[in-house]
Amino acid sequence: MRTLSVEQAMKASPTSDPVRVRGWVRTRRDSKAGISFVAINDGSCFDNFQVVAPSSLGNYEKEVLHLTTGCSVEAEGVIVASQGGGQAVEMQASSLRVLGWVEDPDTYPASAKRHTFEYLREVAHLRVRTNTFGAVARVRNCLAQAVHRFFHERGFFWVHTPIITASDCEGAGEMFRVSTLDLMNIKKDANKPGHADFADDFFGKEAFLTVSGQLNVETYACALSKVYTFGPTFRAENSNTARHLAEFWMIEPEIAFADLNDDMQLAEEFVKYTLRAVLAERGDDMKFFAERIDKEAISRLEHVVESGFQRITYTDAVKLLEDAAAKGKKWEYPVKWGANLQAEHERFITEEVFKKPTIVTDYPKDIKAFYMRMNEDGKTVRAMDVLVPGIGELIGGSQREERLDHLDRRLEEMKLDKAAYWWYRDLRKYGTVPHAGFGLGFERLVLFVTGMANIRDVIPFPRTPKNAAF
RNA sequence: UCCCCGAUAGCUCAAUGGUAGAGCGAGCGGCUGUUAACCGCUAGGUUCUAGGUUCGAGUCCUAGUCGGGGAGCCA
Repeated sequence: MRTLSVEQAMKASPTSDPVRVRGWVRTRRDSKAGISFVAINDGSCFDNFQVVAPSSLGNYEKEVLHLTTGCSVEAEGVIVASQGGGQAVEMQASSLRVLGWVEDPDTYPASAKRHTFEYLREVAHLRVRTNTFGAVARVRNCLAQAVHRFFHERGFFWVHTPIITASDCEGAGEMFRVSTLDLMNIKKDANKPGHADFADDFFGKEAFLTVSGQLNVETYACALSKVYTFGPTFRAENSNTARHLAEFWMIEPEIAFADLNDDMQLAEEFVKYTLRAVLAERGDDMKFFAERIDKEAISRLEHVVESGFQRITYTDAVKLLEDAAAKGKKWEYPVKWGANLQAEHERFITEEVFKKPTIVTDYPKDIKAFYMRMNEDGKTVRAMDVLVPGIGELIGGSQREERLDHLDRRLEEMKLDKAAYWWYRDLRKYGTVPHAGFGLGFERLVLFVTGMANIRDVIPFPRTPKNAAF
């Protein structure tokens, strides 16, 4: 007997050959005409498959009539055209075996009623059985597959940059320490009072979880030309927002022989490609998001795919914001050249002015990282942020400073230890090339695509300050 | 980390300082090729934790924990 996934069964044509379907019960409806309708779902697609269980089944009274949401079952029977209106086909069951009961239906956390996402986070091991989290999981997978396909089709190589890093040159972000030292009994460094002696630690020096694979992947770009990373990233920042995680997945392409324009074009093509993939492959889940989560879930993606990304320099963006203020727009934070754009400013630009993803370029050097390429004006750098409606910053990228003398000047200005960057500086000594890249927070892409409101609900087991459950 | 708000039945929420309720879910029954099913009955509570005020605290005060909204940091 063939075993079909729910997805396959939904698409099967009526046949006289019995088949087998397995899954978890979503709902059971009884008819005194002597049948029960059992909707089962195995996660293979959004929809449930209707199994029609006649009272002639040997276990009908004892088992079928007691099935509740969450029970696991194995049904066998023929696929027939459905007499009801909710589905094209259904199974006329000749057997419905219960694999696992729900011990106490009264307290089953994912019962057949509406639950808040906040509550479901507390039962993250079961929330994926709900419509919403099943859909998120499938869309997330679709996006991840599309990421690799996009790069593979364009000749990029996936580079596995390290998770653990002993280099202290990854920049500003707070890092998680990786250590095997006994925290109850720390040996102090004789030469640095108040500091631990890391000579005895596993790596013989301080080590951390990576906050970015960029510096490492630049080395591969300067040999393989087109590369990207896609892996977990860690930030120990005490960020408590719907857009931040302590552990998240980041995609970081890096291209050699390329400038910021190439970088922006790559970013735009990349985002559009992944959106197209979701629209093409996950229509069932996207329909659900549009109906229940965010009315514009589908139309927003179609709009982005069809229209270009807006491009504007930081300087022009500041002018635009100042003009808006002159026309009566009230800013909680004043707009001033040289200062970071506030969330309210970014939202205004992307949600109210352009109403589409917007790339802001050429930021003042003092609010950006040391490795970004200096412009001719000596004041701005070749940086870009891709801002999207509803999310804010989806992508941050730049053309990298490939000129050693310029790079050294920036390291000195920012009081960074040049020696620590010896291998990064080597790239500029030995056959340096213009290159560029960006970082995209994968969960923010999932947020944007699904219309979900909180980043904790688009990753299976979110890690945030004070929360590493499951 | 800062500002604001919240925590009561399995879940979502009510309850003037004075006997803690409803809807959903669950159990039982009725009805029906059902599909957010519908109708009836039943069960279900350490009101987040620790102190305090009061004759009396779910309600007021203090501290803490956790959650939400906004901000910062960023992806």
